[in-house]
Amino acid sequence: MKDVAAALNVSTATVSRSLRDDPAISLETRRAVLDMARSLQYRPSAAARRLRTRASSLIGVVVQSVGDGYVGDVVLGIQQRARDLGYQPLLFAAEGREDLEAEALDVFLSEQVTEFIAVSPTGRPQLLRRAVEEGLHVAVINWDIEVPASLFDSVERGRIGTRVTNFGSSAGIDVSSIAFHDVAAGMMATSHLAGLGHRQLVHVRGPNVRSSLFRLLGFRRALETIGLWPQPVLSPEPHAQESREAAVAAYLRDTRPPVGMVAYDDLSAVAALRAAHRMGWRVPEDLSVVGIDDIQFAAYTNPGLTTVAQPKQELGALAVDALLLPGKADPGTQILDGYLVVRESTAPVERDAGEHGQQAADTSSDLSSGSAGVLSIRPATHTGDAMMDG
Amino acid sequence: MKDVAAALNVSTATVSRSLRDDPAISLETRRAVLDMARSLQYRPSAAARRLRTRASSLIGVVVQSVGDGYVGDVVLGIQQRARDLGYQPLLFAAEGREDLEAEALDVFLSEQVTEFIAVSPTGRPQLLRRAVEEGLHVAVINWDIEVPASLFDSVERGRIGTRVTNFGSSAGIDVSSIAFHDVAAGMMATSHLAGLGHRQLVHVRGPNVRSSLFRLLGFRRALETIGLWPQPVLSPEPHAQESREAAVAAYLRDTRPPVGMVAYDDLSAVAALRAAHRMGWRVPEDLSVVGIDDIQFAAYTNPGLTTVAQPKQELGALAVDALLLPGKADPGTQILDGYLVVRESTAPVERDAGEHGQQAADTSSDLSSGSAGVLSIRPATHTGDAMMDG
DNA sequence: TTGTACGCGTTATCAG
DNA sequence: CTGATAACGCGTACAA
Repeated sequence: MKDVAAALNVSTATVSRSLRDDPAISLETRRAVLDMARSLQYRPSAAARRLRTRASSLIGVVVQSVGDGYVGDVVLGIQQRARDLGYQPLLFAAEGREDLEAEALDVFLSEQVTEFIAVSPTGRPQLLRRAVEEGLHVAVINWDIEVPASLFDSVERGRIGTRVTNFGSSAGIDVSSIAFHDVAAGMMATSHLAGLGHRQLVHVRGPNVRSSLFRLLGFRRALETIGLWPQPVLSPEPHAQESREAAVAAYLRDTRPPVGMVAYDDLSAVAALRAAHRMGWRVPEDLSVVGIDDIQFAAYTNPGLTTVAQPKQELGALAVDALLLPGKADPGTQILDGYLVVRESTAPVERDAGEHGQQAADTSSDLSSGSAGVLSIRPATHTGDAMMDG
Repeated sequence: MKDVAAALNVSTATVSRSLRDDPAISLETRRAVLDMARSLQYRPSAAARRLRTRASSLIGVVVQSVGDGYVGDVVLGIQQRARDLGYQPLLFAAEGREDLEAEALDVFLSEQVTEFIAVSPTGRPQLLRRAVEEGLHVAVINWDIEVPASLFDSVERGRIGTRVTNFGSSAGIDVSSIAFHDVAAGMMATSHLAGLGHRQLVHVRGPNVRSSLFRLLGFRRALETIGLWPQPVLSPEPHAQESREAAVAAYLRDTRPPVGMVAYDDLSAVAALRAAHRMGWRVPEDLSVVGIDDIQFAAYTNPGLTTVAQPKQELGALAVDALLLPGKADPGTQILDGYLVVRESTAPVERDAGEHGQQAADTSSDLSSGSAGVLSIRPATHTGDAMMDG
């Protein structure tokens, strides 16, 4: 800056003002300064600016893990929006450990971070509480607060009280909360299946957290609307992929097609896909599966997964807006709707599907071992061409 | 710092020295300072320190995208190692755009970043060249330099010259290069298949970049060793998942089982899985598929994908070491071996598999449409129990 | 072993 | 509209 000033015979103050678009500066000097700065390869020192202004144009972002395919898109949305507003995200992966969350906060404070976004933080409110105490502006995306198991029971079996539907949001702390509309997502998934003609539906439950509760609630709501409630709800171990697969397999063993399944999330849906294959159920002919989230891999499963997508980038962008553009109607908590992405794991139920399906359900135990079933698992030669017509 | 000094009746210089473990300080004063600092909630100002020392304890990290499941693990490795050494990664997702890569560099420079890691950057060397010109220490992880298509031809059809095997590394720029051993990975995948009894092998090629070339080379090398070269190589459109699926489907249509397939990467392998299913080939009975990379989703495919894993976290950690611990034998470029992860997509070839397989190959066109093939795609009732014995 | 004093590059205040 | 100057919090050369 000194060099620029010297080269133009002005003071560094003038340079500083020009660079920052101070209104009290003549157009010509500003232009001259800007040109000179460029030609001198001037690069502002973030450190000096920060020291002086006590603010850093850095947005601290805590995530559980980078690159689980969901977080990635949210972070991308954050980065893009932040970039537009002259900010830069400072990312910290806390791996779900509270000690690392605390450390992240320390780092941010040392870096003079003033804006703070937590993406799907751990259930307890300590992190966010401390953050606001330290004077940060904070926004939470999809805060998956832990929820007592009893609430699941009331949603599943009892009547639905308002205390259930109001649960969650910002828990009394002064933070902006941006969340996916889990209830609506559950309803969309369910309605899609119902619209396809499914009358026998099942839900695969997730862990004891808010999003899981709400998705189950959506499942129930949609079914009540069309008079199909109650329907079975599977409750595998939380976060255990094998348990999910086993739960679905066990259910299919005692059931006749066609079935429409709403999975807690895409990962659960993937487990269901595997279970179906193992049990000899065809997807989507015997079993239609809908996931929720639209993780990147949902397009690559076999068959491609129909799912209710989260507007992941938008969630990130809105969190940035909530922090940096407080004028922009900041209602404390914003709920974003998802949208259905139809791929190949759902299809209309066929009239006669029940017959064929029953065979499958009766006979299937484990197709992947042994060779006795080898021949019949594929079409016989003479049916090969005919299939194209069907 | 002033507060701490005042509370102890010492100078700020003493405090500063104590905090930074300056040897010229008495043990008791240091301890007193440390205690007081803690009880006063002292937090160092990164900005001031940075301004003074002109270095930032920040590691600039450019990636193509956060959260594609591969990058995530690498970044995790970087963060963990960096944390041990008192550094903090500053992540920038460049989306493969060179303008954003340039911007990332500007941000880093403004932030007084001195250490720079590029994870799978775009092919051209401009970014890295500029970075070293600006005086940064730079390390590259898996630099996928673009490679002329002609080299692929020589590997595939001609003799292998040394110019092929030496290609790549740091391209004359003064950077530390950390890379996955793609040749060895290709060989491991191929040998695994050969060891399972496969004699009919095929490779699905990747885009025109170093890693792709090397994996193909590994495929050839392994086969030459056991006298099975040449074998077919499929060349779908780069980065086009549908094209990969189509290429594999077309190949399977004209081929008889059993086939052992080495895919360029896990995503290609997933495409192969879908193609196989569409064509009525069973995996792994008719078709064994090996991927490379071990992306997070490889464990969830149906069937689970056998693959050669990259030591992703280690790649990240080593890049940090190369930058921060120059004493630690920095040989310019380090090559890390992968390891085979056997899941369900590969199996020993069965003696009689050829017979059955032929049926499949002849008749399969599209099992997912029509209902004529419905019955036969699953085992008939009477074989259901027997299967468990096989 | 400790204290004094300066400067890192900016921005904000005050004066002109 | 512009200039002079102080201060942000820290590290370090120099002095004690």
